[in-house]
Amino acid sequence: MALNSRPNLRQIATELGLSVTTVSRALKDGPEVHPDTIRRVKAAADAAGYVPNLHGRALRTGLTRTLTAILPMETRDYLSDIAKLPLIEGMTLAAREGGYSLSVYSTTPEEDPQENLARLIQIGGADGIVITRMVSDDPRIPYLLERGIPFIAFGRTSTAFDYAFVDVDNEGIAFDATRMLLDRGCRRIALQLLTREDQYSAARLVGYTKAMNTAGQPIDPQMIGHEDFTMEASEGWISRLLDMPDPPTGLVCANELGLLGALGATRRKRLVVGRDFHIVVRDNTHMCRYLSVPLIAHVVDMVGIGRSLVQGLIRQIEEPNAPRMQRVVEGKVQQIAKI
Amino acid sequence: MALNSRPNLRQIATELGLSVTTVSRALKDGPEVHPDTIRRVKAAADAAGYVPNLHGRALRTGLTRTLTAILPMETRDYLSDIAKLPLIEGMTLAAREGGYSLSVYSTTPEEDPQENLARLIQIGGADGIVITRMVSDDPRIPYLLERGIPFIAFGRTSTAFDYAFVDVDNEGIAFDATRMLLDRGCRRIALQLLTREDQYSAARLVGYTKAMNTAGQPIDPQMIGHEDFTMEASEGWISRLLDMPDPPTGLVCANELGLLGALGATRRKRLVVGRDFHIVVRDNTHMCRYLSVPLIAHVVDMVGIGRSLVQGLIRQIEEPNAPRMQRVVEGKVQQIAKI
DNA sequence: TTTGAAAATCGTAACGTTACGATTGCGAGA
DNA sequence: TCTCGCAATCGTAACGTTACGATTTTCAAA
Repeated sequence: MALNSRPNLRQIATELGLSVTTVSRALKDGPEVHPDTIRRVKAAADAAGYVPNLHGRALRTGLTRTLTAILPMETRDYLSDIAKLPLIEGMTLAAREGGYSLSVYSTTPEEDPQENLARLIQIGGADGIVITRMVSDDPRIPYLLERGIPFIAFGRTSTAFDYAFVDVDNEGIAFDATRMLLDRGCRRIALQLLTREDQYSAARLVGYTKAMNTAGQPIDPQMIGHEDFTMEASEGWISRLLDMPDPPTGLVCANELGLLGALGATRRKRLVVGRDFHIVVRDNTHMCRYLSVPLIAHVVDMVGIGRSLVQGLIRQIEEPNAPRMQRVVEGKVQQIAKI
Repeated sequence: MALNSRPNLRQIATELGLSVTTVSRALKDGPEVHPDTIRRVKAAADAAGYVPNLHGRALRTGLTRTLTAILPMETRDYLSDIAKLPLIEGMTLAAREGGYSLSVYSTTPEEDPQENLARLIQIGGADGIVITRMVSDDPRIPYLLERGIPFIAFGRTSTAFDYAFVDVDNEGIAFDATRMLLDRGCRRIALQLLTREDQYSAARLVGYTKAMNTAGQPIDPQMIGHEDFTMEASEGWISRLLDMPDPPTGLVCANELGLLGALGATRRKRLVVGRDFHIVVRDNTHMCRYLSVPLIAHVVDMVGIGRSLVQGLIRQIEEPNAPRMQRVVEGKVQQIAKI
């Protein structure tokens, strides 16, 4: 119905007695078109409700003005994914500002990321791609570079390739977090790392180590947990640490499961969080505040990161020779007031 | 590079000494093509890594095999959005199963939903649309119906239009929730409703009223809060209720902010949740379990709803004359064990 | 008035696909 | 041998856009 009667360039052209070419050029302010003509064309296009057909344009130019963000969903625990929502928001905003539309392609962690990528590109669905959840020595980077496909990564990898990325300053955050605990008088500090996030873990370990060194505190490997913690595993791990003869009095969590494990373990030991035991947790935008314990949180501006990612990607698409965005975003570590 | 040398139908056709037409038909198992030819063509296409070009096809057929879900993001409180993640997961899975790809279009609540819709469709970006966060008498429904655009809604509205939807049985859930509280001995039960979710609120109020009636309990309008609660507002509201001469001993929350407000208010009153005061909360998949209070939660299978939405939409696209999906999904109300 | 160059506009082809009608090849029946 | 019918394949056009070269118009200078 109304769908079929969608105006195209030819209709506007015949209506105005112009050629399709001129109309096309007028609509993008082509310098070869007379200013008056441009005005006439634009008025007619507006009146007719003309919107350029994505597929006609894409077929001709090879460009779709669409970006795709590939977001693996953490199906076993959606709460871990909550940081993706502000990320999506930031990406959407920046895409719209740049005249692109953003499509979110959610995958399960089990799928082969390589294969998804290949399909996505071949099908001609996007001008550029945002990839996330980088692993060290990520195979997607050489894959995309080889093919000359514009992309930007959320997270660095240990490879030497020159590619665009935005990353969180995990080392700095871990340093600040550890320092904060040291300043509160903690000497023995536990550090929770996830094997599934090895490249982040490495950075965090560096920050932690530096902070401990500046305070002259030795690093005890027993204080460093490095596995894919469930909540139960976190609780077990911290309980064991608290049973040691010289237990920790502070913890730097990797995620909210670590926090909840710590809350369980300290409750059983009748330790008061904020007095006997201090916890630094990743900010989950809201959840931390819901718990009635004083916590220290590190906050990262995820909306800003989303924006940066898309801005960097658009720049790379539109100016392929410009230097690639390589941005490290700092976080803030701060006390959260209890409710 | 490799992007440009992407194989197309013509390349495969010349390679095999066939016409483009025959290759095209062979690839979709056209009955007019000789079985041997089909085999040959498919082998060659596989070998060449052929993937049909989305835009060429879309331009010719008007179909993109892409679905778009429009998800307003709750920028002031991402935690409210967490239910969207399993929804996205379910939609993605069902889309992939049906041979479609799903694009998530996130909007801010302030934007004009109508305008977004129009652009989205005109641009030719999708074969069908999932709309969410319905308001009563939602203008998008006649808009889409008029234009013959396939869509499905997450949520019913009060209109008499015949359109596809999947909805949660809010009335049933509210009934079960209220009954559960009555069974625990609550007589005065507070009900939290959100003005921003009027169409859900109405259903909940009906369920609540029915349950109270079956127990012979009068409905006290003072027990029904109806505004867009922040956490602070929730806490204030419940505190005031608890200050009344005949305070409530149970609460049916609209969202987790209500829960947190109730936790704050009861703590100040030194009431023990689970003994002096009972709370029914929407399941947030994980968060409820993190709180060390016994709660009652109603759970809804969001992944399943996502699947249903997309399945219903695909059916409508592919069989326009089939009856439209109109599905009401029941929830379960259950006690959550404390950690 | 003529000329030349610049300004404005036009026509055609192509992107990759599919729909549709035309064409070829082949075997069976007359 | 001829013809009919069917199976298999082909050629052309079209979807809406843009790039590119060709063409027309305009206007100032000679």
